[in-house]
Amino acid sequence: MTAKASSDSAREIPEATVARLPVYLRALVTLSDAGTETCSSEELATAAGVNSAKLRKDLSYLGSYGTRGVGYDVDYLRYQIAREIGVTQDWPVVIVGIGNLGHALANYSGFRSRGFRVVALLDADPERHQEVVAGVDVRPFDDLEQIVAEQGVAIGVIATPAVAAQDVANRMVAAGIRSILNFAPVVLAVPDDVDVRKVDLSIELQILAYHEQRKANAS
Amino acid sequence: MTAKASSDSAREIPEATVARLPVYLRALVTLSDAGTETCSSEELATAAGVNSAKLRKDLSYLGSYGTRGVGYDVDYLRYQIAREIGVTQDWPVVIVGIGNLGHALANYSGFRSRGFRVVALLDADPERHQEVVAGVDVRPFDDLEQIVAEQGVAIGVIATPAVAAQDVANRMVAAGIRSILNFAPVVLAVPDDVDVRKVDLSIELQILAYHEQRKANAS
DNA sequence: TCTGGTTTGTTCGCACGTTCACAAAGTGCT
DNA sequence: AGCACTTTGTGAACGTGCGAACAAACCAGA
Ligand SMILES: NC(=O)c1ccc[n+]([C@@H]2O[C@H](COP(=O)([O-])OP(=O)(O)OC[C@H]3O[C@@H](n4cnc5c(N)ncnc54)[C@H](O)[C@@H]3O)[C@@H](O)[C@H]2O)c1
Ligand SMILES: NC(=O)c1ccc[n+]([C@@H]2O[C@H](COP(=O)([O-])OP(=O)(O)OC[C@H]3O[C@@H](n4cnc5c(N)ncnc54)[C@H](O)[C@@H]3O)[C@@H](O)[C@H]2O)c1
Repeated sequence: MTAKASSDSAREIPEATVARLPVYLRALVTLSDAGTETCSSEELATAAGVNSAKLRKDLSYLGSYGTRGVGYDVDYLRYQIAREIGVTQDWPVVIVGIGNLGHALANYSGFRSRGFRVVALLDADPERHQEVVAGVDVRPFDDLEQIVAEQGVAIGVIATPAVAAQDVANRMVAAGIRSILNFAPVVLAVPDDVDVRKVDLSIELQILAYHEQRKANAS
Repeated sequence: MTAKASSDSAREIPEATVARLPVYLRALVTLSDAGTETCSSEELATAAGVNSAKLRKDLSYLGSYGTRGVGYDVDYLRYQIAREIGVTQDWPVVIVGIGNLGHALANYSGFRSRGFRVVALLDADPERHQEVVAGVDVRPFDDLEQIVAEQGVAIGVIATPAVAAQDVANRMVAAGIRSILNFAPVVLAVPDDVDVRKVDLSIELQILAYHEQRKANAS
């Protein structure tokens, strides 16, 4: 097999588009739940909060799934996007660090319906190992390798304190995890073939603060 | 006062740079805590996980705070960035929706040290109003306007279910809040002068899933 | 079948962001 | 003072992303 076209969806999708596909998917689910069968790029764009030209260009990377003069079939497009993202089946996920944030994540029911299944909750603190959160029991962090191997876990979530995050990431990578969602406020060093996405709430607030300060100064 | 130069820091800073300034600030705080007095752009860039040329260009928008042949004074640069972002004083923040996620946010001590003070926790559910979280008592959502006015709140956090989020946003805007951090998986419609930043954990996981699927297909 | 109206898919120009590469500007040693 | 060395700040090339605009494609009705 050469470098290109490993399957029917081997086109290169721009990163900016990839980041918006889940938004479109969410909008389509909402439309579908409301009983809408068809929608135009204009409607979907409004629901997703983007420009309609941008939406059409994004969708064009997946293929030509619309009908000119009509629009898009909601359920059909929804399936195509879900397939492209890879959430037609569930991905097993482990969460490490079951403190304040870890509890909230474990209790969140929204992951399930969006393509993810929390298969394990891990914590280094033995006192946590008594707990059961959302039907899943908290297990020792050292069980990581075994769980990853047994369940085929590819995605790990880090919700430990910042000082522990790099160690946890190292263990995850060694165990075979190649995608990490990191909530700890540190920059993780990982091999090139591992994807890390970070969510830093303080940074989000600081960006808001910057613009707020600008508004206040523009008096 | 004309359109430009309202103070000494009226240069236009690119949005991409604004989003990185908090990362640099965090790295500088870490370096400072470790006792480092001076650092080169290379060191700081490594700590922040970016290219050193990008770092230098970003910093050049703030002014010329380095010394050629030497590098940057950690504490001085740290102060300059904090001032530019606007976190030399604390911003009062309200959190609406004290469920799983709201509790975690309220309990998070990291906001305080990064320029934010949670002044109120609001929830529509009367049963929540018995609670005190992290020393702050949960109050009725209808107290919003009063609290915003009294405390001068400029930033609001939405951690309610998706269906309630737009209503909460409307009330926040009407109360005078112009910066919103939204955790609910919906696109909020707000006036142009209001900033909304969204944090959607399912979207982050789906982006990881997309790349993970790609890796698996590239066998 | 033809015509008018609607909406997609795509081309093109522009703006923004990133990285390279280097002159300018500093330090420290002789 | 002069020289070798280090590191910043920035100009310029390059790549990516965005949005306007429009031809191509489709539907409906006569
Ligand atoms: N709580 C929030 O709302 C919030 C907001 C922004 C950022 N964060 C970040 O998220 C992370 C978690 O925050 P939190 O409030 O839940 O903290 P927490 O202290 O409540 O929980 C951390 C958990 O991680 C566990 N842990 C520590 N070291 C570990 C290790 N090496 N391996 C496995 N588990 C380990 C601890 O036992 C604890 O249960 C922190 O990095 C924090 O900065 C949290
Ligand atoms: N928990 C998570 O880890 C997580 C992850 C991703 C996204 N989210 C999103 O964050 C939001 C909150 O999640 P959660 O798990 O904390 O939900 P939750 O149901 O535990 O809490 C929601 C809280 O909001 C309150 N509320 C409802 N309507 C309100 C209104 N109109 N005004 C004020 N308060 C109101 C409820 O009383 C409840 O206390 C949801 O939109 C969810 O999709 C949560």
